Amino acid sequence: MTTESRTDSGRYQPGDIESRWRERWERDGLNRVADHVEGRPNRYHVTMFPYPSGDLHVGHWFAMAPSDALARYFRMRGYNVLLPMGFDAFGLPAENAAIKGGAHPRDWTDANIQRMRDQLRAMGATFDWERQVNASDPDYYRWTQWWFLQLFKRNLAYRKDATANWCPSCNTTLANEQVIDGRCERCESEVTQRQMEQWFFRTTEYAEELLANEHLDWPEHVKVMQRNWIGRSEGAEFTMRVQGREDDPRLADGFRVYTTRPDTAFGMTFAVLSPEHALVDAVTTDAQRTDVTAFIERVRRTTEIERLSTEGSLEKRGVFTGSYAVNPFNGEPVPVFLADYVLASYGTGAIMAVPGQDQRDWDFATAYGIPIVRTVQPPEGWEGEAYTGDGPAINSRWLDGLHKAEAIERATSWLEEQGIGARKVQYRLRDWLISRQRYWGAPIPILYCERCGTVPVPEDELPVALPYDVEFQPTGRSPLATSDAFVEAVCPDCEGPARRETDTLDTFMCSSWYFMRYPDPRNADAPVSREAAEAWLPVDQYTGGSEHATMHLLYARFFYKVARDMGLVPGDEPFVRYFAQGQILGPDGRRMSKSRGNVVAPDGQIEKWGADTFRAYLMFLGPWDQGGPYDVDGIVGVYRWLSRVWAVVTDPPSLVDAPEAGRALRVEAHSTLQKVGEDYEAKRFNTAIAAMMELTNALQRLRDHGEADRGAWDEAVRMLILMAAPACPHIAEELWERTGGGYSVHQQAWPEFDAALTVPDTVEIAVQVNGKVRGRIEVAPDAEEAAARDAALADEQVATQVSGRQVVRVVYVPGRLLNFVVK
RNA sequence: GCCGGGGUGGCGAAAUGGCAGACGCAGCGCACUCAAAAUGCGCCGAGCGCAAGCUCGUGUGGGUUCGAGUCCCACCCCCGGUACCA
Repeated sequence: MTTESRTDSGRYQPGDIESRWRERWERDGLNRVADHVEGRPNRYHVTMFPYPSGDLHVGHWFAMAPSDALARYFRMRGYNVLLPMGFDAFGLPAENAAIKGGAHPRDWTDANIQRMRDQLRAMGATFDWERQVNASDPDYYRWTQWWFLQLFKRNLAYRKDATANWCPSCNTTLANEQVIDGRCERCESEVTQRQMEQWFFRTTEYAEELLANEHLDWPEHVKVMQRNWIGRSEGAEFTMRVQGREDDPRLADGFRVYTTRPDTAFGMTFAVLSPEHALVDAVTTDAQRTDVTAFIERVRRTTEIERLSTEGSLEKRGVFTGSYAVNPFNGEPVPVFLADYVLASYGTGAIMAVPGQDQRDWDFATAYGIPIVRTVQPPEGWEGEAYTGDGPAINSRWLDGLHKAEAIERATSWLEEQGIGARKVQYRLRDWLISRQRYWGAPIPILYCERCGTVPVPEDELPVALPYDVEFQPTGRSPLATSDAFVEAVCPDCEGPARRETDTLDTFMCSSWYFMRYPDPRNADAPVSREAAEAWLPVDQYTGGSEHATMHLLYARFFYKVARDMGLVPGDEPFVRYFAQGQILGPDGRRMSKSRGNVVAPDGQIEKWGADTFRAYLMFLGPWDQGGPYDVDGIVGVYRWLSRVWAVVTDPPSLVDAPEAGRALRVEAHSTLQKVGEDYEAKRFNTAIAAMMELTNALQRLRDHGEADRGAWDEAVRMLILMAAPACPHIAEELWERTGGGYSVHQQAWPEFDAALTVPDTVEIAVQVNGKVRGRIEVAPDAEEAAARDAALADEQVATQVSGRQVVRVVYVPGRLLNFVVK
């Protein structure tokens, strides 16, 4: 503050200052780690890279603007912070656009990336664009293919039959999203399931390690979701013979069932195979074949969610095969059914059904008139149906009277002694299907040689380039199969003719390792050098939507563990900390979409209010992890705040030397500084900005008062600008310069608060009688209970309420309240 | 269905088991203005009351506690994920 008189420096005009400072920061490379100070610790922040869908969306800003504020805050805290950005550029929308007759996916994607980069610049974020990655760039997907080869080499990639949604009319596979109520979104034909040979990664190999996530500094609910997704269960697997059918070679060994409750096996009254089970044909008798075939046809048109639902009746959701299997525990025959609620992908694809102890089995048995035998005693007065609790075993011969844990142990041991079964840990987690019958993805680097079979493409021949000219219109084959130039190849082993794999890799593969690429984005010899990996990995702070809680975040963890086993990266986990930001909705509270007409374009908001206001508003409108509707009317409040900041800084009151009078402002400034620091640290941007608003309002009151203590005023203004800098970088830079701070505010250290100045002289506390507030008193924050009690009883209201009654207890919480409990 | 999250004024929200509604939007009143905008000041959960004040109030129903938005039990509604949207 250099002037005593009130000069009018003009009103806050964000348009003038924002572009000027952005250009200067870019010119100076303020965001490039290489230019930062030596000797500072590195800190690596990553925000999930966007899919280049077209225009930048408010949702992108909601994810990225607070991320930038956080990175800036940690720079002020003395770290070299790397904050990169890239594009998850392979995927379905680009291909759909091409099929609908739009541009080629390559051109469409590149144009979108260019546009979104330009739009992102307006945020004033410190993304290091020199490290940008583009997953559809051959220099990137070459390494995505390299990863596939490494997993193949380590026996973590294999082929097996799997089903895919198939539209018989469009002649193409469909993503789940393209299936609406069992029909193709384009032509509305009924979608069926089609079996084809596809590539998988053995994620289940790492199930146990992925399950162990307790130690991660992640939101608890995300860790719980992952553990439930992996779904470890301990149980037993055993063989059931098919009565009278042992002469059929397919049934000579019977079939295997998996159960977590072998102790309830005496209550088995039927057995169920999944409709996709390999032995369905064998167990089906001629008399039942028509019904069974019709049932399987129906199941092929049902989604998995519908199949697993326990809602409604199970009638017509199963069919009798005509065969009987033998319960090995008591030698009794039980009918074998098919039912849609048994999935081929879990366990052995077959179960023993115990309706007394399983609700879905109960419902099924009721619908099909199958007997129900309880083998666990429900508690007294039990009125429910299936009972899954821990009661003593009944109707179970040698298990009777035993409780769950011991009964399971005995039953399992018995299976092992008999040589018909064994204990088995089972996961709900399935291996990762990575084959896609699509064009816009990285080709799977595999060759099929007539003589040598399945041959991996040699690493030095990568990338297997995606050809530009192919047929996108569905032909019933993968688009790459329509390009002879692509398909026809030479076997690297025998130099004979070979055909290339024509499926492409799931785009989740691109996003499973991109954060390993930013530290060393132009490396032509490895996805990342050991040196760059040591410098930056693992990621210190990862942010992105919680919709990725199970799939992307698990795939990335899987990849990182494989990378670790290969000696590529330090540590065991890719993301030390993870923050799940919420989703921003349209003003009507629904997800923004063009068809609903509720999309708010960031560009318009910036034009109207400036980037700082828009950034701060997104941080202010609610807790970051919650998201919520974007209210176009609310943003003016943040604009008014920044205008007030501008006004108090550029047009201060008369400054005099009056330290006594300045103490109140100093307490306000230091308390705010403490709170804002804690809030930034915890990503509570909404309350951080609210606190800065309060400090600004206090400054404004002093300004209207016409006079303030010079020392307190200058300190408060300086602190306010520094606190605002991470959230509102442009105005902070401008005001920092105008108040003589120099360049750049973004290279300043975060100020330290004085703890002695965060405590006010007196506080107002509530006085309650029997828990109801009857008065308020002004006391020192650390006042003794006796002093507080005296002050409270001096209050007329309180005295009236207490007099004539017996005080049985007094509860005193210093600085908060005093409660008289009276009779 | 299953897994996870959420429900507080007209609206977005705040609140280590301790004064519910900070901060902001909208609204109402006032000042400035020829007027409007902008800005500043005041009011702003509901009901009752001239007032002092009283009663009720955090999705619903119950419980624990001197004290519950917060902890426990049961339920209702909304959102995300559910393995080929990313």
